[in-house]
Amino acid sequence: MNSASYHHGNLRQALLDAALLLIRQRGIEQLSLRAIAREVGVSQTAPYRHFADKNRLLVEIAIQTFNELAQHCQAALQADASTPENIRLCGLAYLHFAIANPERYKLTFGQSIEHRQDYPELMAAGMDSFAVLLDLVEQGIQDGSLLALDAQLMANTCWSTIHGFASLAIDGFYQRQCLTLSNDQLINNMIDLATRAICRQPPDLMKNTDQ
Amino acid sequence: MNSASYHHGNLRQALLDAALLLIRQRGIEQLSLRAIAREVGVSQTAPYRHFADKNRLLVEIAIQTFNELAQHCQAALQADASTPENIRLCGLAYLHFAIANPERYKLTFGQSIEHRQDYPELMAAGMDSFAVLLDLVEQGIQDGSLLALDAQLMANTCWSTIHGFASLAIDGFYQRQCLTLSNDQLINNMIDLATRAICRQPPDLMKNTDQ
DNA sequence: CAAGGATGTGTGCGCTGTCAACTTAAGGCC
DNA sequence: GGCCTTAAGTTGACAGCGCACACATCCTTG
Repeated sequence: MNSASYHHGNLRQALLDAALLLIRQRGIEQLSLRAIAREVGVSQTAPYRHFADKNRLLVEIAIQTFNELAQHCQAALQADASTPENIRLCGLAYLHFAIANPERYKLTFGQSIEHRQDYPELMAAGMDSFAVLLDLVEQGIQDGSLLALDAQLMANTCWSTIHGFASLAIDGFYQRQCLTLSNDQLINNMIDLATRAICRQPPDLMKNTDQ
Repeated sequence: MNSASYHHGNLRQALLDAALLLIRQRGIEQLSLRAIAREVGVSQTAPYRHFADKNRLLVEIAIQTFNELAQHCQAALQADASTPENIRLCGLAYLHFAIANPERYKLTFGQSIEHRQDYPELMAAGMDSFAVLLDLVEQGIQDGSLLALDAQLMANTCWSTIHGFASLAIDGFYQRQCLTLSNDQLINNMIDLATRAICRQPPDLMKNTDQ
């Protein structure tokens, strides 16, 4: 492979990598297709050989992010832990990932991607990562640790809480506090509350729960 | 006032109104300052007499939206209802507003506004609308209907759940279902679960809660 | 070794946010 | 009433953007 070849060799992945780099550096809002091409060192229209349009490139990154997120959450589970405890671990891992990769998280869940419904692979990747939580909830229903309600309902509630917190934190609604994971205590407490919503026998929370 | 006057008279508000109209019609992503000016019938730079830049105009809309949202939630409360019931009503009103005004909600909470931390009035408006919920939670702690935990923690948890659900629903993660309020039942159940997280004596949920 | 598809380039269009310089209208002061 | 400051709106321009089109170059396969 001659280094200054006309053909790049692996432009598709190089573009994705460059996009991730620029997103991390300057945020999604500032991301332009031309800047990505510039970063890689190709002409501004070269990306169109590999992605139908800018949106399609973002979709690709979102899919990868969904997969990584699911993997990250799955890896946090422990075989010998109770189901509620595993739900807690899953939520914690989710928040860690979101806060460690705020720009990617915003890209994946935010408005940067247009007409996300039109991309079945993207929706499927989202469902797949949601399935990690859904499986846990179904397991909890069966082993009796969770309420005997609709699994989708309970999983969605948990997901909403975690996603809502991640979004609010990332978008700066909690200013400085919470965004650093040094403040793990608050995140832990919130996740405890979230799981309390669906547990059959809610755990004692802190000292004064009195129930 | 001659009708075809050089000076508009109330251009500032006219621009805000036009912006809301265009947002409702074509979404935030498509909103351009020039289109707003075109809609009002002034030159493309006229808005700069009233707003420092596009971002500042969006901030203004977000502030108004925060205020309306808070007002909407406040109006849903009932003097003779229990605190948990009022929290439920508040969350319900919040979701109604969000789903009825998806584009404005996205604008207010999403990434369209850059550097929101740099606008103290915006942050204050956000805090003010959050205060509606926070007050309820503090009241619930005092009257003993809620857990004796940190009020900020519990209010944040509730807010995260509701905001998370609104975001996911608006961004299409639940596809058709849920987005129509004809499906009130699901929203109601979710809010019940969310309040269960912080209630001292969680209410019976549906038939099979068995506790 | 020729052909042809895949991959990358160059140029250009219409759109955007924003700026500087200009024009117009309105209101206060003598 | 005439003048002058100032707020409000206009004109024209610039750089950057996504994208479409025609063209150049290379690799592969027969």
